[in-house]
Amino acid sequence: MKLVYTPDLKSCGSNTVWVRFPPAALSRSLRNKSGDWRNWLACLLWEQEVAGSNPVSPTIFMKPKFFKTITGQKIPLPIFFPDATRAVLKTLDSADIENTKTPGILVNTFHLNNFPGTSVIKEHDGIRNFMNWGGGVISDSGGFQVMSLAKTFKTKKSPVSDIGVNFKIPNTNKKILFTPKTSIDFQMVLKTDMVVVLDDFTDLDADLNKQRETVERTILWARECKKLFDKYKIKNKPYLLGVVQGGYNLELRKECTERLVEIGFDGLGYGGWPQNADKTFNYNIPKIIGENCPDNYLLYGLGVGKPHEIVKMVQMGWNIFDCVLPTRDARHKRLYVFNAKTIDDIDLSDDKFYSYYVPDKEIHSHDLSPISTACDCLLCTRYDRSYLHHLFQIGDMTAGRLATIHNLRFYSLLMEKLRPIYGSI
RNA sequence: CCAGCGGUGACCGAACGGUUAGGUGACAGUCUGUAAAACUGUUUUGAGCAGGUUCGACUCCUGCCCGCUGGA
Repeated sequence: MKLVYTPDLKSCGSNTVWVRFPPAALSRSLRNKSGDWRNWLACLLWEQEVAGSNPVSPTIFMKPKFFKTITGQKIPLPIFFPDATRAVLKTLDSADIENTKTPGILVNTFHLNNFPGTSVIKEHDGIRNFMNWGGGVISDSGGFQVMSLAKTFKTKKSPVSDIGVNFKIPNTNKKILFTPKTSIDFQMVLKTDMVVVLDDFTDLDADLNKQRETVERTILWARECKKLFDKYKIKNKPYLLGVVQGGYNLELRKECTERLVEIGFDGLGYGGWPQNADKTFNYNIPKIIGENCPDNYLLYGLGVGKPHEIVKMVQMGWNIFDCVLPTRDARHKRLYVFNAKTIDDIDLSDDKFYSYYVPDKEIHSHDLSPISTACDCLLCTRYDRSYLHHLFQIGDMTAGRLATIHNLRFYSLLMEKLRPIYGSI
């Protein structure tokens, strides 16, 4: 028996078992059987074949799930949207993004509310026209900035209260009060496909009282955001995402999940820091969130993650991701490459399916081979290692652009490989 | 040929009569809802050559070599 990972159904021969990922609920129940549910399913099908029963039972065949944009597009899940925080994917323009087969992007409410502000976006009737971007768009609420900006610039008094957050915008004297209403209203101006509620969080290892405080505030704001969101009576409404907080504490995470579900959203996000203090990824939290929310919910790992982390979370039923890693790493001279020789040979069940490539090492200065043969991006199809080495050495911006294009194609390929869902024919 | 200026680690480049900056490069790391094309380590005790003065010279003096500039 052969398992084929392909998004193209037509390419599957009649003797091939091809497999689709089940929706979250099925994924969860399969996973509970034993370790990797993919292996479990493979074993099941194999046993059926050996026993002489029809191994091509269509029972596990599931309809693919889609992320629907307000413009009517249907993007198959799971998806990874890179971060265009300030309405630009650093070093790229919208045409470049499109060419990497990236289906959508994430923009940031807080940063765009500061610059350029409401009026210009309104004149464009939303962020899509402003950027001339045709794909999907999710707007982050600004909750992360509560943590990374307000809390890292330590002030005597906490900038966060139940009303909202007092920000002093970095490098300016401008001060603003950022509230759930500011966030929702501006996200509606942005006209994105998914609106994220404003949340509050702290370090994962903060004490329980502190964690509980941020959870309470997160729920308070979520309820407020939901109420404000419901007031908008428009035709193509975006998704509304609640964000689960609670640090390491699984009970708190569970409680937060349940109380958010009670309020009612289209999906839930894994908020806070996805890693433990020792930098290892914390899978227990997405597990408990997934187990405690309805099956039809979209599950969004905010700021997740490294390629292997995404693979694991997809297996757990999570289907939306965003992260700065591919774009930032590209500028910082870290490229992601599949270990396979060709795109067809990419095997995500292998734990070490990718590695890093550091382009500015001297060893590459005379290497005439492409960065990766398992990639069809602009960089890999048109230039070789010595040229990229040269571009990074002289510090030319083109190096950042080509590297970013490559890393984005790596992530879009990764998601393509994850997309086929378990089933059988 | 004469005069002036100069010669500092793989490269660039300061200061200083006593414990020699810094940068680049090289090597090894970090980055997870982006104040980051950033940051953190590690890396050669190195002064054109030969002498001299001095307790002590990369620093002051002499000669030679080399380079640049100007003059014959």
